[in-house]
Amino acid sequence: MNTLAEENYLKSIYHLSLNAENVSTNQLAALLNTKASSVTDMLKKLSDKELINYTPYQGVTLTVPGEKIAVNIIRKHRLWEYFLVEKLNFKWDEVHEMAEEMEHISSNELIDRLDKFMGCPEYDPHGDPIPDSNGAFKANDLKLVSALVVTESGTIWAVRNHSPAFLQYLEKQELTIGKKIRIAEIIEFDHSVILQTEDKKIQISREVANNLLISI
Amino acid sequence: MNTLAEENYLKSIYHLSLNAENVSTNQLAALLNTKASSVTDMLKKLSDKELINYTPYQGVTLTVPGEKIAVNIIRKHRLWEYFLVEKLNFKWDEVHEMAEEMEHISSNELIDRLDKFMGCPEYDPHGDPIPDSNGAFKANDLKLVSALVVTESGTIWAVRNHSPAFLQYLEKQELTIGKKIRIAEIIEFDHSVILQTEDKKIQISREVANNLLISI
DNA sequence: CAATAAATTTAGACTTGTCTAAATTTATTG
DNA sequence: CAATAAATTTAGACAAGTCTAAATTTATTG
Repeated sequence: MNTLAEENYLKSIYHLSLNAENVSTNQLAALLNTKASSVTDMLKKLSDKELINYTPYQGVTLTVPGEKIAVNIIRKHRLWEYFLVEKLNFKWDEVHEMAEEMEHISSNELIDRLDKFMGCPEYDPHGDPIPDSNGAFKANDLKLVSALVVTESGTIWAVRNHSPAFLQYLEKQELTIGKKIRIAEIIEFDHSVILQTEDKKIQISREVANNLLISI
Repeated sequence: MNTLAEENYLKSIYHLSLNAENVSTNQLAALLNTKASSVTDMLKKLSDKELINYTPYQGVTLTVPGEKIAVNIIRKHRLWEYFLVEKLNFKWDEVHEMAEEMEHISSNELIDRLDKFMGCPEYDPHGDPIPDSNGAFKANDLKLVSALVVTESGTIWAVRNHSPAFLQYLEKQELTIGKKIRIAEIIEFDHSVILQTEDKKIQISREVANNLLISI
């Protein structure tokens, strides 16, 4: 088994890999709230264990075994989030920190039974897909609201930022998962976006648009 | 917050305190599967934090704050065991190790909601009482089968040993929680006990009798 | 393309929790 | 009650994971 720190590094490398081929030391340091030198130390250990491909100064990628571990942790994280929201009635902005701890409970048998107990959900409370026990993700083709043009429309499906502040803001604006929206206008000056929902118009900043994903 | 190691020491001190006023270094070392010198080191740290009363060579007791932490961990352990058995259909001999990890999930809000979700159970799958969120235990007056005399009877209520081997043995002998028994005979030679159940007699060793608790 | 800036790694140190071996204290017993 | 045994603590070391400061490599740019 791997240590808690190792698991967190693998998970972070996985997440950063979605946006960039190679993950850099500084990116990891920023995400993990640690120092670049600490990251370097850990990268050597993970490389020795053959969980990552690491070339000094060139960043890292996950090996197949490394990715498997990372996806398994993400599966656990998302299933526990689903449990906390659907069974224990937490709100979607309250569950991230708890799931950060729970994702490290080691038993896979436990997580598979939890999965069945909840009816094998496909998406977590933030709209992220839950990988199955083989690590397979349901394919879903989402687009960032910030990448749309006027008149395009779709359904809010997921968020890219899980901070309570962001989620509470969305909740207040009634921009929660499942809501149908259409791009009414894009402000040229600051790239703010005006969304048309069923009953009203809502203006959101570029920052917000850049963290909202819709299914077309 | 306290570290995982600290929590495990406090929990162990609590458990050992039930059988002896002062808990010794060696008792702790045996229970925690570590060396006496390591225990001494940790006792100093816990003493500095005023979670235990420690006098070198004299053993330790928990302070009020220390006991509070210990009981809270035990509450978490037992609620998670209940969850694993009642919701995820694990058997009573399968849940101890998982609960050992889960008891360290920090959120008390989570555990209180889990408690309500399950209907505030009073006993865990091994018959141990689950303390409430204030740390109060339901009083229950149990007796060891090994302490009974012939003709005494009662209901199997709890076990003092949680090892899979012991629990599986009990399962096989149909000596599970709720079963009514009467002491039919005590063999003088080795203190084996012959139990009369509704439909048959079962002979158990002194060792087994010493780990079975009944309610009279 | 040389000089500077940015990113990364190395060196050396610290904390937590553990260990072995030696020293010390307490308990036991002839 | 002195001698031995048992329990406990101290001393010194080690692995994991982190840090600061210095050195090195890579990237940028005038």
